[in-house]
Amino acid sequence: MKPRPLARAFFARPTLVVARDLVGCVLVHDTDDGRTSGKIVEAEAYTEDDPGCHAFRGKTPRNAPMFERPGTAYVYFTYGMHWCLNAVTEREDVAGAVLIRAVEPIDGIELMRVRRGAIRDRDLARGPGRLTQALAIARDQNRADLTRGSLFIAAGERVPEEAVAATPRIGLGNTQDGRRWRFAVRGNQWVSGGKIETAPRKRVSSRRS
DNA sequence: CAGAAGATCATCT
DNA sequence: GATGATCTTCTGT
Repeated sequence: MKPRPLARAFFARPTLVVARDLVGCVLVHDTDDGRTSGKIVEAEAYTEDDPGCHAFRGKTPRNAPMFERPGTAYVYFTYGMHWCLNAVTEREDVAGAVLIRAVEPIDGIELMRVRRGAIRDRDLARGPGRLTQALAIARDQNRADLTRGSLFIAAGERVPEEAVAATPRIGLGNTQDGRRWRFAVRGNQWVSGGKIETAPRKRVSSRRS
């Protein structure tokens, strides 16, 4: 079936909700070389009250796309060699975005292999820097409209709550302490190797011998 | 204008 | 688990 782009209203919601709902959706990029696509299996929310958010200290030339209309792509360069893709959320003039952290390859796996070189298939798009290379997403896609055009996000099957591993920050509920929220498909082999923070195991007995 | 840090990844021990 | 690659962006002077 033909992937159908999400409506702008999907992105015009609270960042945490969008991040949760993006898991299971399909990221598609059409280029002259063909189509590559993958199911989003991991996403991370960045809100303006989060010190780890690029827009925490206001608008700059780099993070300006985060303030634009929801559904905009925010693509930035990091560590001297990697591109990362975000989907802008909230409403215009309110910074918010969801980092796409990993996708499970669907279309164009051969093309991904060419772009990624000699590596295990499992690593084709497992990680924010890897998936942009696999789908050929870079500077040119900054500010792309993800609701239409050659780079878009399509609806997918909703991933059940039990399969989604949220990132319960230690203490619960907000991002004030600098932690981000990550949503991933629990047990999925295509999620990134990045650490997924989990709440500390409840200590039944604090006694140690 | 210098310096540091970075929403990472591949490779090595 | 540790480290180097590589360069943009932001901050402070």
